[in-house]
Amino acid sequence: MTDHEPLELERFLPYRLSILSNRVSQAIAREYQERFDLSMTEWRVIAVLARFDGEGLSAREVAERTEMDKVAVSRALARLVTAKRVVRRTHDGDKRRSVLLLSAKGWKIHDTVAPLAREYERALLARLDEEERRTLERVLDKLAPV
Amino acid sequence: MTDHEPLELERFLPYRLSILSNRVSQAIAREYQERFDLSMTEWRVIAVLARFDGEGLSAREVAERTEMDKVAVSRALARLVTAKRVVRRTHDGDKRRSVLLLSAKGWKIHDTVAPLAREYERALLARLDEEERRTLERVLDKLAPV
DNA sequence: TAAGATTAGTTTCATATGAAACTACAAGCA
DNA sequence: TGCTTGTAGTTTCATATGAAACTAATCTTA
Repeated sequence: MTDHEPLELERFLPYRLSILSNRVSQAIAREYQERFDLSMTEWRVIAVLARFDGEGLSAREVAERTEMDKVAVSRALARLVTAKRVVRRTHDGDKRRSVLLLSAKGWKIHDTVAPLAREYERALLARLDEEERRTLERVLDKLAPV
Repeated sequence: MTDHEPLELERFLPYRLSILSNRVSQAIAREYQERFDLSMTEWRVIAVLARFDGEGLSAREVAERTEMDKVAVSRALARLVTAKRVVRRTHDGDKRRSVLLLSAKGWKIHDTVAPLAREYERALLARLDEEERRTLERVLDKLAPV
């Protein structure tokens, strides 16, 4: 029989990252999905608009900062604007650009979901000791620029 | 102005995992997608069938070992069987169950893609020092049971 | 052993996704 | 100014996905 050197999927880093990432994301997403009928894309848009509050980001800037596809952002924004969670104006000097801001409704969602998310992250990290957390941080930074 | 405690998305562990995982998976997937018209799901099925060679896994077992949806596996198998990359028989004692084996074609793909995948992983891990690799290993195990 | 409960696998249906085409506007330049 | 090129954002289209319904076979138990 030939030597096929099978890949051990469950030890393979990209695979493990994929499984872990899906589980972790799903765990939080389920929560806000149910409570607010909010997709992950929409939540990320809200998070970024909250973070850069007052700057009136454009859709393109939101896409950059969320690392999401501009189509995905466009669709998420369409829903968020319809639900009056985000206010969309047009940029003064450039009529192509939109100017995006969270509405009171949007802020309310943010202020509910953000603590949930942080708490979930805290619980995850609590499984690690101080040194592991520091190293994880470093490792993620080193691996990031794929 | 109220204190909204915005979430720093780019420091948020679930988000970072998601971005990293997508990039890493995409990087390898692009390669076998182009060369073999093989989806990630299909590749995972092949990897598992190679790994448990000779055991004649059923579709359900493949789904378990890849942690994928049974629908996804069913569809991946349909394509793989059509392309004659996988041979599907029926289980002797249980006519519901399928018995799945890689064909010569399937093995050929495996034997090309597996080294590519391993090399990619190696290159990724080469960015880390020995201690970081050990810790990453441990951390992934600790975080896994979400 | 016949009826109901389970299991393996597929199909359907509704939604998610991304690439490419498109629309509207802006900028560069002859 | 008019023409070309570039950019912001949306729409279209083809494919991917997952939940739930479905089919066929097996198991359970009265």
